[in-house]
Amino acid sequence: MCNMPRVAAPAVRTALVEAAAEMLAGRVAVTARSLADRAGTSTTAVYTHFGGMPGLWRAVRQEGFTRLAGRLAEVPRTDDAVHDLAALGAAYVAAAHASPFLYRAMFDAAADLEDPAAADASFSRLVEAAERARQAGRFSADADPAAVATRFWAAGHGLTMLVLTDVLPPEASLSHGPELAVAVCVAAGDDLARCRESVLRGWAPTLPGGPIGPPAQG
Amino acid sequence: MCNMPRVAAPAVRTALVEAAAEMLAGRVAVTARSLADRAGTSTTAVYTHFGGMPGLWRAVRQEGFTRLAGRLAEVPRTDDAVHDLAALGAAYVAAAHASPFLYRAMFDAAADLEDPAAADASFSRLVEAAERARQAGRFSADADPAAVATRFWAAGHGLTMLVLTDVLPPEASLSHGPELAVAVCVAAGDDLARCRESVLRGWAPTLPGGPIGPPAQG
DNA sequence: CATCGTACCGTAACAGTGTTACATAACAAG
DNA sequence: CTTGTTATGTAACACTGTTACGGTACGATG
Repeated sequence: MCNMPRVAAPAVRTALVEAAAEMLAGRVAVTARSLADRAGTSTTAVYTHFGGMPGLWRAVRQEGFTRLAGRLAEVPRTDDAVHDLAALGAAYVAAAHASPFLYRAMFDAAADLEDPAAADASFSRLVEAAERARQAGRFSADADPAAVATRFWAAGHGLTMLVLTDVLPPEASLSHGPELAVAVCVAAGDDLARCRESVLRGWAPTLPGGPIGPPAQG
Repeated sequence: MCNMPRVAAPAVRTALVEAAAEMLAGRVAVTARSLADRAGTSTTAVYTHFGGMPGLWRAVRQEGFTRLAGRLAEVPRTDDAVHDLAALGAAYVAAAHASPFLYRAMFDAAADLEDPAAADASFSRLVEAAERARQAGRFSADADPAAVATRFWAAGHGLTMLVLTDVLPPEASLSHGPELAVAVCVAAGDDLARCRESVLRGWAPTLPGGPIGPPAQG
């Protein structure tokens, strides 16, 4: 008797999340029906796999944070921790600008994730870089790495959100991002001139007009 | 012949905006029907006065920025421009925490306002304070007041948004707000010790556990 | 004061949304 | 193959924003 039921096909789940991310990137409204059409299934699949549209959005946010964590994981660790901190900030801003609608959806309810591991991993990379900067003597001994990372993140998030909502022009990310990074790091104890040099090198791969400006959306 | 029509009653318009703000504060969903019920009219009024729900949201955002400008206008100008800048930041954060849902609605599409004067006025107060700090020798001569004000705002906005979306705990506003203010002002050229003193005095009215924590919502 | 024209306002309908009951089909176990 | 369990598709539900239609209040005109 005790038969195991038909196994849930995980392909449908990933197809739905992928379709949602694509539609988000294409500025097309993500409704249950249009999503089901694009994913090649029916609206019921949304309920069997996510329990409803809110559950789908949670999965989309989760996917967004996972992708972000992947981007940040690619940023290498060097001897200059302040450079690394700036490079992480640049990669963060670049990821947000590469998928602006996904980024906005992520922070619509960022606190509501079923698995915060990806978000924690991203933040931990900031904390780790701040900790290394402290141990290297760049930051003052009583500078709490978690606090510095939080301020670094808050400043970058605010600048990013103001740009993505068209309150500030796109250039603002490049003109104010490094300056804010320098401000937070110098406040943490770093030497101004040395900090400037590290931060500018950390932002360098992004600066040449890199992956920020283009019309790639999502 | 050429008769002037019945004059549009502005009372209905304000009643609708007020009702929307109240419902936003009460965490109750703002739909065309529930809004009309609460305002004592019908859904049609939304279309005659705002052209539709998006128009209503624009009016609500406009009202939010007007209230914010009023709050900032109450912040006095003193001899210490850095103190004033910090006080403006504290008032800004306090206003956001006093009406969190209104603040989030404001920045859902902050760039889409029919009259940006209120938003410009708020930002101009920051620029003016930065300009006075520069003229007083607190900021370096080549520090662009508008750029400093933008960074100040971006940092405060990011911190505020992360708190309002429950990503950071409520205490984060008080623990990181002043620190970010100091970071931006010192980066603009101010002396660290002097800046700390000015900023802490500027935040003082908010610090005692003031209007940040309470359950007043909106 | 009577009249008229304007445009606000309320009712009822429309299209579209998320959601769910039901029947069907697909799969794993005995 | 039979059986039990569950994913799926269809069609309906309640709700949303929106709009056509009459009724009505209002101000200007004669």
